[in-house]
Amino acid sequence: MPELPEVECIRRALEGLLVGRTLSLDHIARQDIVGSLSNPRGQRRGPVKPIADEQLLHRSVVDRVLRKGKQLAIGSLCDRWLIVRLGMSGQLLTGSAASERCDHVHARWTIGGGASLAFRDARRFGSLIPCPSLSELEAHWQRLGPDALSIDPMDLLDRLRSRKLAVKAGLLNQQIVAGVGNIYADESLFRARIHPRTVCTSFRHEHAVRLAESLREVLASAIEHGGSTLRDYCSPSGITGSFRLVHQVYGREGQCCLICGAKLSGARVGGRATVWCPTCQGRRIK
DNA sequence: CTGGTCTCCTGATCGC
DNA sequence: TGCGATCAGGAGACCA
Repeated sequence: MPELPEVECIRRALEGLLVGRTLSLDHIARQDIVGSLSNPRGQRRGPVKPIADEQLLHRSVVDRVLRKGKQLAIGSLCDRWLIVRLGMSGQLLTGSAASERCDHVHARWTIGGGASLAFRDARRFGSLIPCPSLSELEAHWQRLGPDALSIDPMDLLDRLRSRKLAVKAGLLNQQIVAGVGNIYADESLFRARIHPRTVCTSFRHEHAVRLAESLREVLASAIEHGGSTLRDYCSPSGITGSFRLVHQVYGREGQCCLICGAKLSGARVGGRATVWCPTCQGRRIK
């Protein structure tokens, strides 16, 4: 379940491994994981259109690796881009991690004639999206909200306050703020001492300040720890992240709050399993 | 337009 | 030990 910190760790690793190297597409095992800008999830039913190898960076020299929210984009010198969305279980693997795993590998490249790069995704919620230029990429990413790592409190307030939904659901909406998934939504709300069911319309400036700051702290800390590994996530070289060890609420329903000792509550909010501290995160917004 | 629910997909886990 | 049921979750589809 890669969220912003995990994707940022992958981006940094890929940047070091790929920039200046030429990719050669070895094979695509499943065409249906390839999407388009107008249909990001790909052709999941019906006949699949074949994709030109060049659109998947075949014989392209990698120039940059960018990220916005949970999306990655690998850019080539000739301004061809490949957006990678990892979904639930997607991985980009390199080196021995790439060559050792064969199951669920949907696409594979060779890096500069040597090492291997593999896109692996057991649950197939992820996709690869060819993009013809940086300007098209920027237009596509414009539809996402600001990146959660650097969102401005006033911007966050503006985006949330018009919505009549639980703040937890708001954080999970990538058009409001990009990069937050279930883990970091719960963690940042806990740190900001805001109840996940707080209706966004009741937000005031101070709450947005607290939430934006908590998002930044939680996400930056997770990046430093190499991300959270629950099941599938690992870095391109196959290393798992350690942030799970410092989760304060996620996955801890029924256990004691690490701040006040109260028993952590759990319920579904915004359609997702949610955990919070009934004492630290009061029902009424403070 | 908005917000809630359904759906896709497979591996891990649980109860029997 | 084996097996079916259940759950997890990103995000588009769909509906009231």
